[in-house]
Amino acid sequence: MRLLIVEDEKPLQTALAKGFHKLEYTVDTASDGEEAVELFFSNTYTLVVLDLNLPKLDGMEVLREIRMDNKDLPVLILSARSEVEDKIAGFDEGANDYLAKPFHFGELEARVRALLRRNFKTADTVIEIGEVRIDTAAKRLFVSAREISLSKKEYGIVEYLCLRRGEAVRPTELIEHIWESEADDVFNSFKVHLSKLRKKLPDTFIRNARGHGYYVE
Amino acid sequence: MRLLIVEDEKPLQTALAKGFHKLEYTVDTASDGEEAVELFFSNTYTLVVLDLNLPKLDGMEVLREIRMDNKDLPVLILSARSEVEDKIAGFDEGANDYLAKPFHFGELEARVRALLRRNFKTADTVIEIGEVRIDTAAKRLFVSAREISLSKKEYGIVEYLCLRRGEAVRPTELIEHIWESEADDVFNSFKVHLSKLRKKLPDTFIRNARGHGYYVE
DNA sequence: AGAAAAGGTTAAGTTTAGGTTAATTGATTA
DNA sequence: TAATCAATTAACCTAAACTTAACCTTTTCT
Repeated sequence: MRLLIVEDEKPLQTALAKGFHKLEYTVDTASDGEEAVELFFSNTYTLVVLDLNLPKLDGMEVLREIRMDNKDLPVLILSARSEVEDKIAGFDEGANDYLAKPFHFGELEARVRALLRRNFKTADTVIEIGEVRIDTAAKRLFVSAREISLSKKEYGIVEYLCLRRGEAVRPTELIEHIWESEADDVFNSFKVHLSKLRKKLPDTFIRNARGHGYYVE
Repeated sequence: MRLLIVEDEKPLQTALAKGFHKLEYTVDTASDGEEAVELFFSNTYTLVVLDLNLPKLDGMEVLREIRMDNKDLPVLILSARSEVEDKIAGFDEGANDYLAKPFHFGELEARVRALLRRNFKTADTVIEIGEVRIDTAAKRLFVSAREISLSKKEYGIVEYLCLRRGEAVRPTELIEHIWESEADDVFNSFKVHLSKLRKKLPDTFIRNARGHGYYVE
C-alpha cells in the first residue's frame, strides 16, 4: 500500500504523512504539482490524496495527467469548502472521492479505506461502538446484528459523530458537514432528523453536552 | 479562548471577528499596530491573528513587541501572497504560522485550531488533577470516575483554571475568557456560577488567593 | 472598633438550547 | 397516478442555564 500525498501546506502534509505512516501505509509526499507528476511516473501507487490548490501545476491538471496514464488509480481530492465548482470538475475529471477542508484525520482515513476496499478488498471500514456497528463502505448501520434503515441525513449524522467519537461536535459543524449549506437555514430540519435518528438507536447513544455539542460514547 | 485579531481592512476584520465568534471564541479586534499593542498589554490572549501590512505600527513591529513580553503566545501571520520574504522574516521573529491572502476562512480556522492544540492544550485532551479528570474534547468532567454534569459556564471556569493550574487567575481575566462582555457587567453572575460549580467539585478544589484570584492545586 | 472591600450564598425571575410533534412539500418508484 | 419515503417547516414544550438582586461572612485597613 503506497500512497502519494500531494499537499503544499507543510504542516498539513507532515501531519498526513505521519498519520498514514502510523497506519502502516507507505507514504510519499509532493509539495507542488510538478513534483507530484514526477513521482507519479516514477513509482506505482495504490492511491493518491490530492490537494487542488497547488503551486506550479494546478491539482486539476495533475489529475488529468494521472488519468491519461491510469484510469483506475483511486484519487481522493482535498479542497477548500468554498470551491464547490472544483468538486464537480473533479468528478468530471475522474476523481473518486472528495473531502472538504478542514477535515478530521479520521474522516480522511475512513474514505481512503473505503476507496482501497472498493478496489482491493482490503482494510476494514467498520466502526464498532457498543452494540452499534457501522459499515462506512456500504453506508449501513446495525444494532446488534439487526440492520437499521436510515435516511441519508440520519446516516450522515451518526457516521460523522462516530468518526469523531469522544469529541463534542457543535451542531453548526455537524450540519455544515452533512448539508453543504449554512447552518442557520437548516437548523430546524437537523433537529428533526436527529430526533428521528435517536429513536432508531440505543438509548443515549447520541448524547448532548449542553452548549458544546453532540457526542458518542 | 480569547483571540486578538489585528487587521486594518474593515470588511475582512468584521468577517473574521464574526467567523470566530460563531465558533465560540471570544474576539477582540485592532485596526492598527498601536491599537494592537495597547490591547495586547491590557488583556490576556490565547492567540493572535496578525496582518503584517498595518497603519501606524508595522505588523512585524507588533510581533516583536509581543515576543518581548511573551515567548509562548501563538501568533498567526496574515500577509499578501507576494510578500514572501515577510514570511521568512515572520518566522525569524517568532511567528508560529503563516497564511497568505487571499485565503478561505476554513483554512484559517483549521490553522488556528492546530495552533491552539499545539500550544495550549496538553498533549492529549485529558487533564487530570487529583481525583478530577477533564476530557477537553468531549467537554466532560469526572470526579473519581463519576461524571459530573456542568453547565457551559461552569465547565468553562474549571477548564480554564485547570489549563493554568498553579496560577492564580484574576476574576476579571477569568470572566473575560468565558463571557464576551466586560467583567463588571457579569461579575455577579460569575460569582453565582462559581458557587454552584464548587458544590459539584471536591472541597477546596478551586481555591482563592484573596486579592490575586482563583487557582487550582 | 467599625467601615470598606473581597468573597460567598440563596432564592427568586427570565432566557435559551434542545427536543418533540404534526402538517406540508418534494422525490421516487411500483 | 397513486403510494411511499425523505426532507423541510413551523409551532410548541420543557428543563436547563443564566441573570438579578438581596443578603451574609471574612478579611483588612484606618
